[in-house]
Amino acid sequence: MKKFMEIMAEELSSAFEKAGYAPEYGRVTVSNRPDLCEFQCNGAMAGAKAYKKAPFMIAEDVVANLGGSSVFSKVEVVKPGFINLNVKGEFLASYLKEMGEDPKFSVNEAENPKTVIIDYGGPNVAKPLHVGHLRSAIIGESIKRIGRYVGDKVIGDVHLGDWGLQMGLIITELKHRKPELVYFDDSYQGEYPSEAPFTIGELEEIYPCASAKSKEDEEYRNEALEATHLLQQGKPGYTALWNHIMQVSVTDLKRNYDNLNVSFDLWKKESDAQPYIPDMVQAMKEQGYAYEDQGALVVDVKEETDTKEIPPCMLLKSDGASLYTTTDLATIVERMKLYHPDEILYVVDKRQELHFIQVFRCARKTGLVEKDTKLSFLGFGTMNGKDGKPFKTREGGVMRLETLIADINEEMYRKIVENRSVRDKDAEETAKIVGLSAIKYGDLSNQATKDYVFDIDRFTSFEGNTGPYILYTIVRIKSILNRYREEGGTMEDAQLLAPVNDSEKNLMLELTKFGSTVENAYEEKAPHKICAYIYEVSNAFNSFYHETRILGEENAAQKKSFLSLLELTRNILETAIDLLGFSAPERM
RNA sequence: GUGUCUGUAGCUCAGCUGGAUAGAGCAACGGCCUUCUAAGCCGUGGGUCGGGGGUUCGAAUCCCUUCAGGCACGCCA
Repeated sequence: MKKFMEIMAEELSSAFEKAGYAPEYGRVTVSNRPDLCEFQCNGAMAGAKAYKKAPFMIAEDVVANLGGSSVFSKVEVVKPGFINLNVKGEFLASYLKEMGEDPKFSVNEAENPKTVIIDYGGPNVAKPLHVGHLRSAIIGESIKRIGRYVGDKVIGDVHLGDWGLQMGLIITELKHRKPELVYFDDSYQGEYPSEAPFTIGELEEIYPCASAKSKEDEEYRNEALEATHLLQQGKPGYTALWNHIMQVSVTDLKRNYDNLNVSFDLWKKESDAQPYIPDMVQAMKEQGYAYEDQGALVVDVKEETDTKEIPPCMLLKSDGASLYTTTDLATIVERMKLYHPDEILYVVDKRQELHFIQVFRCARKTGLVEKDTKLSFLGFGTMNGKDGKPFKTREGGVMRLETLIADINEEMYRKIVENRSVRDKDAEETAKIVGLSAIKYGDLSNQATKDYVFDIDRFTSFEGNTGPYILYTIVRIKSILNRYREEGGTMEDAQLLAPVNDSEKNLMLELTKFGSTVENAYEEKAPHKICAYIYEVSNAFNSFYHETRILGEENAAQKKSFLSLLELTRNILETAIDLLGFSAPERM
């Protein structure tokens, strides 16, 4: 269905045309002076130069051709050449009625759905998730949901890091600690045990220990590098260990992502790209793209227009082992083969931008992707603490994601029982739901590409522009609707009527913007626009709520009209927060 | 050093495909609960949009320059 703003623009465009001007000038925008009007058209000023005519006169010509509109209740030409517009309440109500019946609330599904792979999450196995993984998961999940809502075929891939040096480090440390394990016996021929020789807890302790050692002890580091390479070549004992590591940590990762309400369609990993590496490297050599430089195999990715030197893309290290770049390229090969995506979107820390520039250029240059395959990079900023520096624990260490979530939930629980006499077991469940909204909204309401300050106190607050405030608003609406039903009310013959006061009209006007907001948020990969939108809808609702007695309304038709507006508001808000990746409780 | 991003109210952030008086929230102050959740609503104060040039009828928004900060810059991921 058409967007509300499009309908208005059509009215204006045809008036421009009738008056002898180009219809493109008929663009309508939300008024930036709500005290003067609801919408405005600045086309007369834009066209003044082209027609060498005073904007005011153009505007008057246009308005003269706008007569008898069923859309506008007020059309006014002001000062230099603004066309100020107000819409008719009846028209607004009928639009919203149609919108409420549209399963997508006026979002138009893509005519030619694209297949988009979103690469997000990106945790390394054997390392616990920490706050650094939060943004990728939250932002990626939201964009995935928005993409699906507008009709694209979106595939989320967690893309585990399981093929790099960290694996060699773990194997090496295990070898030092438990040299007697059969995995290290090169003459061993039998089956390897099915039980892992470590728990997730041990695994999490082993990595940082090994990582620290490798920084001090060169011999140890070389051992780890060697182990990495042997693993990549498929040494049986190491492969068996790798399997254990994978099993133990993937179980743990899934549990953690579940808690975040984040899910992946694919649990692919770097190692899945391994089978594609030899052929890919071979082809790049044969085609003359790859050459040896300082012992390593590289592909030049410089371009004429570069303002600075872009280092070559490294395919193989001088010891022959593959790296991050190698598996990323081979993963592109794999994805093209298996899914033929129109776009691959990486939701990754923005500090990795240069790496992806290299990978994208190399993939394009060597023909790994087709010409019209989009490779895009959404680099997100750092999550900082209140001090403006990267978020750390009080002790200065890396904060585990589990710890962070537990802290938030605890804080939320405290606030909930403090404020309301909710039964205890409900309160705990509610705290989790509200806590998640606090984290996600806190993150998503900021522009993804910028750094942001993660402030638990602010995010868990029920006041202001926060997740809990949005949920509170939804709960309020639900509460009224529930009460109405408990009192035996039905929505039979309910009809949305023209607004009775300014706050109702304002709410209705806000609701019309849903479709364009969602579509724009997807185009710009900017979930924060949805946050800003639902915040405005919530504000508009709360004002309306205060000014209008809903259940106390005596006129039955009017009461049902209010209630259907509430239903639409609730549906839109709940749809929107679902796109952000969280949900609302029944009460709080 | 080179490149790149950021700089808007005391704090945290919107606005940046140029338009009328730069918006929110928090914090401060003042009102509003015998009525649907006051976790709310209404209001007040608070800004040389880092600085300086330029383009334009019009600039937070575009261009140049300058200052300050973050980040990246070949065998980690």
